[in-house]
Amino acid sequence: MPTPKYMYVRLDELKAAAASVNVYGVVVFFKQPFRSRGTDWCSSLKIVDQSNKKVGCTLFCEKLEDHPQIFKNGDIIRMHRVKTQLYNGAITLVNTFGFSAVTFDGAPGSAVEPRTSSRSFHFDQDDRRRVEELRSWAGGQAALPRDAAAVPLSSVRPRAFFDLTCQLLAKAPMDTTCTLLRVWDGTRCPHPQVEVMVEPHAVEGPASFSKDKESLVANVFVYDNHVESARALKPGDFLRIYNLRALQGSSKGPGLATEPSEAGGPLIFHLHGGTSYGRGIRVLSENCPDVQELKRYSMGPRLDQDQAPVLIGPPGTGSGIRTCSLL
DNA sequence: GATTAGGTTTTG
Repeated sequence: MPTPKYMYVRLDELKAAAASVNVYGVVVFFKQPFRSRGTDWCSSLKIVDQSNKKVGCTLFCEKLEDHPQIFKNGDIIRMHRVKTQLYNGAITLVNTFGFSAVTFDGAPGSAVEPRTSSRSFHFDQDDRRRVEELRSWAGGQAALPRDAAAVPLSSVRPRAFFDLTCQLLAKAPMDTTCTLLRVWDGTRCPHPQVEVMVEPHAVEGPASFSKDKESLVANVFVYDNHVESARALKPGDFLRIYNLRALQGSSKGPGLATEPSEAGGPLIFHLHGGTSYGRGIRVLSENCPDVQELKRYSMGPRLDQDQAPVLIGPPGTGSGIRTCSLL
C-alpha cells in the first residue's frame, strides 16, 4: 500500500462544514478528558498556528487513550480527520470518523517525540519540520500563553491556583466524593502541611514515611469527578495536577484534625470538582521533559544528601519500591 | 454515522 500523503489546512483557511480535514497547531488552552453526559469522554482545547487564528476543538472519544495526550500549553498537536462546525459564528473543530491525534512537547530543541496511543501512525520528515516550525514560531510569540501556572511546592502561595508536576507516593479514599493523593516534587514547601488522619489499611502505597520524607509530602484532596480519574492512578506515577488550589488555616476536609483558623495555618491542597480552568489530572509519560526535570531537580544538589528524596520506580520495573541512585 | 459540549474557579 502506498504511504498516504496528508494535507494540512491552515487554521485561517478552514471552511465551515468541511467534512474531514487535518490540522496542526499549538495548544493554548485545554481540558483533560472529562465524562460527557453521552457515551464518550470529551476533551476541549484551543489551538493556534502561524496564521494567528485561534480555533476551539471539541473531541469525543469513547476510549480515554484515543484522546490527545496534552501535558501543557505550548504542546504541539496534529489531528487527522476533524470536521468543522459553526458555533456562535466561529469555526470549531470536532473529531470525525477515523480521528487520530499526535502531540509533541513544544520546547524548541527538545526531542521530537510523538505521543500517541495509535499502534501505527504516519510520521515523516515533513511532520518533523512542521513540529519544529511551530515550536520556533510559538517561541517568538510573546502573547501566547506560557506554562505560567506551573509552580513547585517550594514556591506555592497560599490561596493561589497552580499546576503541580509531581510523583504520586500514596493514595487513599476518604469518602465517596473525595480521594487523598500524597505527592511530592522533591522541593520543600515553606509552609507547614496539614495532618490527615487515614486508616493505614485504606492506603494504597506506604501508609507513612520517615519524618524527613514526610516533610516533603503534600496532601491533595481531589473531589467529585476527579475521584474517578484518581482511581486509575498508581503510586509511582508522575502526574500533572491542573488548577490545584493551596488552602490554609480554616480549610476543612475529611480526616482533618481540627486546626485553628488563622492566617499562617497549615496547607492543604484541593482539586475542586468540575473542569473549569482545565481542572484535572494527567499521568505524564516517563520520558517527557517535565518528568526528566522533576527527577533532576528532586535528586540534584539543591537538597542535602540525607534529605534527597528517593523516587519510586515505575510499576513493574522490579520488586516494588526501588531507590534511584543519588547524585 | 445518534449523543455528548460549547473554557472562565469550590464552597469540601
